[in-house]
Amino acid sequence: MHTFVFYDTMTKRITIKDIASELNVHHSTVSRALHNDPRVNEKTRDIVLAYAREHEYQKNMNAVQLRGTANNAIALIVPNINHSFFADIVSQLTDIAFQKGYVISVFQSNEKYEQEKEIINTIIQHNFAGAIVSIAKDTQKSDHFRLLKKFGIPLVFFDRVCEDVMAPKVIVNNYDITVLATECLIKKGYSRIAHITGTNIINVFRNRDQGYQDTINKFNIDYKNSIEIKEDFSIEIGKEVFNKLWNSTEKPDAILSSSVNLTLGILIQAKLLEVKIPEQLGLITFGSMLSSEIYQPQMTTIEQQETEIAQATFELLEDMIVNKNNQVIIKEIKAQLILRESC
Amino acid sequence: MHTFVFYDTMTKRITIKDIASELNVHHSTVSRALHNDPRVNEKTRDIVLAYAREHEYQKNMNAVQLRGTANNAIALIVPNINHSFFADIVSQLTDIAFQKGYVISVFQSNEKYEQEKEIINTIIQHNFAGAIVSIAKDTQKSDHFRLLKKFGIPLVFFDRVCEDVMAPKVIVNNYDITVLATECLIKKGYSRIAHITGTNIINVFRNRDQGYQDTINKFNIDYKNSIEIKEDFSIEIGKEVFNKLWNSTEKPDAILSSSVNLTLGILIQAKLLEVKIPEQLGLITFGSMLSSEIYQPQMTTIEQQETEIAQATFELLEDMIVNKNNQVIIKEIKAQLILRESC
DNA sequence: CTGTTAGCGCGTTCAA
DNA sequence: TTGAACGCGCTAACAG
Repeated sequence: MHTFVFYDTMTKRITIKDIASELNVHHSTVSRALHNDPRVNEKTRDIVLAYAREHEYQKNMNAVQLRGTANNAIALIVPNINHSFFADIVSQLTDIAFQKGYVISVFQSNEKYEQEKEIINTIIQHNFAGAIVSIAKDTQKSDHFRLLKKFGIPLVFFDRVCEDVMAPKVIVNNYDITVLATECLIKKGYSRIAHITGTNIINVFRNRDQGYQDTINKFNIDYKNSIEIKEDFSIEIGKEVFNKLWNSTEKPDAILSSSVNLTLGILIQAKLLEVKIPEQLGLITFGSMLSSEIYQPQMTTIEQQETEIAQATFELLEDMIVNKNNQVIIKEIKAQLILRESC
Repeated sequence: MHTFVFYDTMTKRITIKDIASELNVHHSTVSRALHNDPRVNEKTRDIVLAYAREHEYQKNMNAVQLRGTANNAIALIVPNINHSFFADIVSQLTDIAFQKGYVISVFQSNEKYEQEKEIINTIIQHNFAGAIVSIAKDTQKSDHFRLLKKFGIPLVFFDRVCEDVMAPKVIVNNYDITVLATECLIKKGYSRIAHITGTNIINVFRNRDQGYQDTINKFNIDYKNSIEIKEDFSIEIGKEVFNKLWNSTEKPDAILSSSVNLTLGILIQAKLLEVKIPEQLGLITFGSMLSSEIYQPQMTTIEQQETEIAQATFELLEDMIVNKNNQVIIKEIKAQLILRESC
């Protein structure tokens, strides 16, 4: 660990008034010049701009926003930044927003309602121009989202939505795609299909489970086994669940998994116990396995269209911010079942 | 796509003045009451607090910040949010900061200097309390970071640092760990070791390559092959590089890879061409393979300590913000070589 | 074309 | 214990 002395070169922040008094004009003239207002003399404008550039003037957005003129900051709340699905969305949204002149602040609820609520307060206090939210597993109340609306802050949900809040939503066709995946397993001859998924509180997991249950019923299959994971989806939990399933008298012959992490845990244990995939166990997982090609066998996956989700979400929010559009539009993005070798 | 009409319940934002006039006190009394200032009558304070709570008063941080009183927003710039190393850091920093009452805005430079520069301007304009940066591959100039200092905004670098800027830095012992990894390969009998890494502009990759080169020289080995990837590290590029290497007359018998993505590409091609690992090809990669246990064989990895990096980085920044500490402290976090089966 | 004035919401001075 | 007044930096309305 090295230590130097740090020479702080900071000088007082330069304002339009400083520029004005230096150039013997009024600060409103400076403001106009900086905005390329046509009503200002070309010469003075050039002088102002030159001076501003030379002294590295930067406008104070706090003042601008206080006046209520403009605000280009958007808040984004996700349960976890480092889960691949959300990491992708965050990355893409950040890019889209930046291109259009917005700045995105990312918040992480850690799947906790309390934290989500605190974040919403922060968003209100900082006067964000809008909020994009995918809710925590924990979240059953919606009072905090109503607060957001009360303060006139546009809100769009994506993926995990709060259904009793009237706000635009971008969702995935979880029911349909799970029906498709379950049917796919059945048609391949599997008859003891287990479904490992998340809490029924969240629309995403509820819809998936409904799709699974309905399909099992439709085909008059005896074995029906929904396993609801309350903890964070992790490789460890995936291992545990697999062990429990495999040691039970009611062994499944196929698993439909809601999370890449869980699937990885399953794969590890299956390999350890020399369970053959897809012969002894069929497997389909939600989420793209970064390197499906490497796994033996290659995984059949249900891929969510992150790019489309991010795009649609941003468009809805921007429409609300710019055009004050208050329609509650619900867009459905279609996930895709990519058949590979694991079933 | 469904559409509803949206009933906007927004009301005018309530301010301390509103509360004041409603309760027939002065707004400065309200301000004091909300801050639990002991100089305000207990009764009036309770009335004010009750009213504020009931009407869901939220303070306007723009006004607070404009006055220069406080600011709890920290900016974080990373090249890519969705690369696992950075996703982890972002996630952890966000948590640490939130716990301590700060809010983190995440920005993505997309490895572009120009974008990084624009982001810095945004940070200055929004008066962030501090900035945490890992620089873009592109970044060779440091004028924008000097600007940050000029405006008195505390700055801490982590991992990829700008070496000619006097600011605290948290770095990884890239040189030492690469020496160790290269020696490890040599001692296992590999004699034609290729090094696939990033641009020499960045300290991280320069130090790694120096460690590699020095070790090869030290052991008087003929074969020396540093491959500098200019593009984004992707699976595709990994495949290409492997193919080029394997088709050359000067085939390597081991590869040291700077990125998980590149390594995945290598693994895919190696499997396709039935190249045996570790017999025909030894492999060590930087970064943790989420599921090292699944790959055949399990990968030997160089793991960076994301938790320690995030922790140290935040502490340095907080020290600057809170204590106005201006020492240039450089902390080194030690990466670890985790031996598995791939070499 | 430019200057004057006012006010966004807040916290802090000074005065009562 | 409370009130009055000021100013943070900026933009917009109005006046000249």
